[in-house]
Amino acid sequence: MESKNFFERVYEVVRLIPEGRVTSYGAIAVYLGMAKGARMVGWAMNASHIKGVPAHRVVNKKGLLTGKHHFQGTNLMQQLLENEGVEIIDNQIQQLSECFWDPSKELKKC
DNA sequence: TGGTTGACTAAGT
DNA sequence: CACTTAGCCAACC
Repeated sequence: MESKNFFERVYEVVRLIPEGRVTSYGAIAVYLGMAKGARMVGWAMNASHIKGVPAHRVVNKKGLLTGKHHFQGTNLMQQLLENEGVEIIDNQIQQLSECFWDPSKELKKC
């Protein structure tokens, strides 16, 4: 399981994000054992669209859609999240505290 | 082999 | 409150 590459692990965690929920690059990094590797997570997302990973559910710690420019269109990322019931204003998630999904807490068991 | 990069984060100015 | 600096680590050239 841990024999996979770093990218594969990131994709696996992102795929586990439920609809209508979001997480941060840092949270994924911590879950992967790299608390300071948030940038690696974001960087891995560059190829995430090729893997079919819902990268739109991954935002920065402030709930800001920093990676929206990497999606097709101008606000595809925002529309995808809004379609899942997440309210976004000015590229920022409003109910971040309610929608936030921390893999370290949700997946810590087992 | 080694320097650059990057969808981050925290702290400083 | 907005911008800058620094730390971080794996992949890329």
